[in-house]
Amino acid sequence: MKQIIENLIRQALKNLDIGEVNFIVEHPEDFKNGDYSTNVAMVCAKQLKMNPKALAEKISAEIFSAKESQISKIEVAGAGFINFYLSREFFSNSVKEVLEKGADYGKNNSLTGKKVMVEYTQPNPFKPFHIGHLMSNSIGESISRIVEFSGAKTVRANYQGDVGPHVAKAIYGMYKAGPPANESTASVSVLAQYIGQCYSQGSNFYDTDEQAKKEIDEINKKVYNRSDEKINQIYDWGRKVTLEAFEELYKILGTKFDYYFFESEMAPIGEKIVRANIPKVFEESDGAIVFHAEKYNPKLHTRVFLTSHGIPLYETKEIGLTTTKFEKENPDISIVTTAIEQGEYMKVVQQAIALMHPELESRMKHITHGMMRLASGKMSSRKGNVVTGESLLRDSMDVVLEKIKDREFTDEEKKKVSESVGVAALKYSILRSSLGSDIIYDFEKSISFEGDSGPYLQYSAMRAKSILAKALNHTSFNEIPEQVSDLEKILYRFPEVVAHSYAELEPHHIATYLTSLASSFNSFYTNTQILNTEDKYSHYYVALTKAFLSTMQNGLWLLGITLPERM
RNA sequence: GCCUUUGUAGUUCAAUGGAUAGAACAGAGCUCUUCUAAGGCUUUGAUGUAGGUUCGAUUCCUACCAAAGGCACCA
Repeated sequence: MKQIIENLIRQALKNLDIGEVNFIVEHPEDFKNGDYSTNVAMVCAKQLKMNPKALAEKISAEIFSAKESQISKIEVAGAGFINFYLSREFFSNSVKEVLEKGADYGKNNSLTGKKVMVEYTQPNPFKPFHIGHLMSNSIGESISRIVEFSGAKTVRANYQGDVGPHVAKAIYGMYKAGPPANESTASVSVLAQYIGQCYSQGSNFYDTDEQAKKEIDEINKKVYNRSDEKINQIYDWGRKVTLEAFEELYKILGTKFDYYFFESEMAPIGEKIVRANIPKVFEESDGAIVFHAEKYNPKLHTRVFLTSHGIPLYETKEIGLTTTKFEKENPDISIVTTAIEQGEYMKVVQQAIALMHPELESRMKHITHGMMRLASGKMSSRKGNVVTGESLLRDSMDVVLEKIKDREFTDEEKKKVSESVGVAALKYSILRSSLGSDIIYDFEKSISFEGDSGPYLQYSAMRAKSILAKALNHTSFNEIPEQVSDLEKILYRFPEVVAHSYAELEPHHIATYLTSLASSFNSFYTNTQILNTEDKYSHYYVALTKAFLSTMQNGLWLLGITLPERM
């Protein structure tokens, strides 16, 4: 529709002998200013030195003569806006379209035939799954799905640090703490928690105890060259347990990865590449191998790739990783999602890669998100532990469980509902804001589940669902009310929102849209008795409800949120 | 010091250079003998500061102030 209007405007300009101009067509904030509006007259008026309002009248008259039945009214308003009002026919057709397309409604083919690899989550074995991982996972999963809706084949990748000082610290901590209680019966989640605590203790020792520091450095070397049988055993066990615990979380979160990359595998690959590019790209400095990125871009800085002892650093592993990705899958676009802390160094790494492979430069995209901070400085979870991503998730699910404890659901149903709603609450609070800034997470607010929240979206979909369950014989509609509802005026915009979200790689546009969609449905729901056999429009209302539910489901899917059976 | 990101109601967030800056929460007041009140309706309240570009700036530019992150062997 937007394109139809743009074409109408271009044709009108041509007829009036006005040259090419950059105008925009957008949705006015307020429905009373029409469904679409354009600033074309104001832009042209500047170039032609004419009164914008008079010009707007001229252009709109020209457009009006060529308009089609989908547009009912064209009006000049304000400083020279031309507002388009769509016809009743357009809206009822769009409801039909939503119903016909079903799960495909909102898709576009801007990336058809392309392959996009998205890397996200990146937790480290032996360390807890913290809040940053939760953010990266929610964002990366949503980006993956938005890309998929744009027609691309999505390849999901995870990158995990299975070697390095943090592993040695955890192993040292495990030596000190002794084996976990009930090792044979405890769940992987509990065992992973034990390992996480050992890591944090080992880390404390490392910072405060000289002797421990030496021992940990020693363990680190032994982990690398696998020279100590005892350490190998602990390492293999710990790696397996934490990875399994992560996998449990991915299942709850709704992520299924196609690739798991490990730092231990990427290090040698990266090291080989770095060494092969001395001195073309990398140089020696104080015994270390560094890259002087500021030579190519004054805003970048020098970073060390190999230490003076010849040990590959994160930068080198990243080079190995990127190269491997392109070798294995050769994606058209490679997207990496990480926290903002990685932003600067990633630019340096990409600059180095661009020197070696100029053709890859435009295909690498790095999305950074802010950090999640907890409101009111509460750093311990409801059970008194340090707040991790996992504890946040489980607390959120517990709150839902508490809320539905009096419902007549079976225990199995309650568990499912609490997972779905708990995850929705958390994901929505991450995905509702744009990626740049830090997120202040207020646990109490996010679990109130009112207003601007994931459960609000689920709840309104639930209401639609329960109506539809009772409306089996409403299959088609003949009578259509003359008055167009706000719900219809929002419904048809979904595909535009998806496209916009992809263009900016910003999932929050979807979240914002769904909230206004849900809000207009809830108003409609309150003001209209949908199932009323006396009302000749009832069939249309049911169709509208169906279209709403279908759109909401597609939108929630894009956010990585599921719909529970009941709530 | 240099670089990056971010400053919008009391709070948490929106707003491809456009119209009266939208929501939600909190505050004040309504609303279930009707399809799920985790809902709906009414109401109070905001663009860090100072300049500049523009018919028009929350948005672009400059300076300043404030917050977060990065800047040589952590990831």
